Amino acid sequence: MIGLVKITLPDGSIKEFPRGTTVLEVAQSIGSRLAKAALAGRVNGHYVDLNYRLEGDAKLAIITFADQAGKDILRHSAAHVMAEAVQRVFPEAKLAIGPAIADGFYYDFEIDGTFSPEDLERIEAEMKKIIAADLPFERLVVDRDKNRQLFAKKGEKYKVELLDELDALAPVTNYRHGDFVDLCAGPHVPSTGRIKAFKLLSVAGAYWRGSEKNRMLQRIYGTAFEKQTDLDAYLERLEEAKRRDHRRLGKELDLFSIQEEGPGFPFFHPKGMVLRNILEDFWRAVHRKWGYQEVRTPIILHEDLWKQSGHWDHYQENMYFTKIDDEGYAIKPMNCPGGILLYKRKLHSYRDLPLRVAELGLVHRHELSGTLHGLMRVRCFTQDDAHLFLLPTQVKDEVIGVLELAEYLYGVFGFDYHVELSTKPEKALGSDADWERAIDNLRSALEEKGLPYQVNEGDGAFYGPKIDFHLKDALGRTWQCGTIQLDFQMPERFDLTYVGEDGGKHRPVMLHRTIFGSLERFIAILVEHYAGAFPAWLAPVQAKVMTISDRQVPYAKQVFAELHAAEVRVAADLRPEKIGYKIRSAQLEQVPYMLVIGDAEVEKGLVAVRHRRQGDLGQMSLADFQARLKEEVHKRE
RNA sequence: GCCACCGUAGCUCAGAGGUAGAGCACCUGCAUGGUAAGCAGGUGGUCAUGGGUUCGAUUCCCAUCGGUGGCUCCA
Repeated sequence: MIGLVKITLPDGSIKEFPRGTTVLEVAQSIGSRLAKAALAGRVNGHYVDLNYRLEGDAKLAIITFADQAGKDILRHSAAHVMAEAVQRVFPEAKLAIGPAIADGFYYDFEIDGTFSPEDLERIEAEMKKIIAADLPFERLVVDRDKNRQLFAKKGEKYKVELLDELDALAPVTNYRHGDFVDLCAGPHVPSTGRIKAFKLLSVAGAYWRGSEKNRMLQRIYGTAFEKQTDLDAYLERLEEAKRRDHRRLGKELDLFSIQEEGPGFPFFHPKGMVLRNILEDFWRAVHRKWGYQEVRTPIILHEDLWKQSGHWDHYQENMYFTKIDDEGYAIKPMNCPGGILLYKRKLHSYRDLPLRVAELGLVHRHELSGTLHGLMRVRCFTQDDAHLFLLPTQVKDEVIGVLELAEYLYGVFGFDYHVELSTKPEKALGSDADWERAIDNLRSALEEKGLPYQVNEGDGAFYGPKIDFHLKDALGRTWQCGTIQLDFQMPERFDLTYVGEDGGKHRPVMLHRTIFGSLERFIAILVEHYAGAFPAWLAPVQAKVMTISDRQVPYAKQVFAELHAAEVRVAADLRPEKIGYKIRSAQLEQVPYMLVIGDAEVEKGLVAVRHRRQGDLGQMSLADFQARLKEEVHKRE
């Protein structure tokens, strides 16, 4: 029927409206509360403004702040408001880009000098004025050439550059609120007044287009919410994340430290070493079960090896070098060349493959000083590496095997992760055809496992493409941990062979992989994941014996000795302090169990058990306590 | 490496152009107390390092080193 359009809503219902009805009007017809909450619409998968007119049959969703898209739209609108505020305070500031990001937004500016914290306050004050004025956001379809002239006249060189790169066929749009116009695809919230709660968070330098060859711009980060209470909750969440920060907990729990004398070279304290050794023992047991052998290769090897491997040409700026008897040596940044020398020590039959060789290998890499970050990013770390030497026909199954091993190991710790597939970088060894073949191998393994993944173009290692596992820290930043790298290059460069069924020499395929990634980074993630309260199987101290008064010290020593002999990680607090004081201090150390001993326990030959979360569990025999702990450790809870 | 900010006791932080303070921790004494801080006293700092300005700097300026948040990079 002419004059009416059929609109399909997300619940599947279909309603008819006069042609030209706006998204907002549809929202109003559904309900006044929805109309009030509406920020934008999604029409046939495209996001549009609320005043978008529906000219044909369409699928429509009303977008509110509850949707991620709604958050993005509100925050992107806040970025526009901030850009105007910046130009009011700094008329000479040039605009670059200002997108919404995970929990907020940023905008990049070119200015002479930098923004100070006081500048941020002035900018916030201007933003409040713009928001109070409740200026409507207006979408303007403009002529490409005229628009180019407009921005060129204003000296907005970054906008001109962006404009020149837009799809030549797509319409060009600007968005305006008040006197401020920005090149933008939109959509936006209806008016500036919708940005009820916002805060500017920090200033940082950022290269134009992310390339260090370009000029460094000034980036202001901020965030915006629909309600002040949500903003407050978000800021509180940031504070909570700071309390979980592994650098803070590492210090408080006395796990590790980084000293001025060794930037990026961590020290592990006794308690940190307990944790680390448990992880290594566990890792070894799992790898034995999964058919791996273990080796160890030297940290320093002759530079000729690194020339042959390609690291000399492709990785030199990350490597440390030394001289021994006037010969040049390198400190290994990766374990593979050493592993390859071991492979070459003897002939291999096709019957021996797949060969899975693991190594907890200490590598040193010169990372840029500005990137160092607690245990997450260091300059020496132990990779839980392994090299798999394979028949070409074994590649997919072995990749799947590693994917399953990763799934199992991360599952033990309850980690969430996402997977990325990285393709050929600019600096790469080997032909495009080899790379295509390698990428296909990885992709088909991922698809056979049904693992969702995103593609990271150009981010592979120089010798091959890779699958990466990314885990989240307390602040939601992701860190690459596990990696699976397919390598057709090293076997070629080192002339690796196996003897085939036909008695001839053939080329194996090599798979490099880690699961933890590095012990250091993995421990950092663990600390943040558990907020320092390690489950009993990982806790550096599992139980702490504490006395009510000095009378119980001899008995407490017996309890301690018995647990110690049973290989429980036990400590004792026999100080002449009140029990509340000792408990508090054990709680702060996140010790899972406190064994309180007073006269009553001595008399009956029991211990009073307190759990760090469940509190007082009452008296029990030491044997019962041990059984309980053993069970908990066994289940890895 | 680049941009911004920061660097005072073991930790968390105050402070001021005239050569330093709190709380916790640690030590000592009193108290022997039953499930998250008992009381009192005490030890402890070349105020990151090196220059400069100044009669005088830890405080102001510069540089270096280290840290934090980003950018680039990466396990």
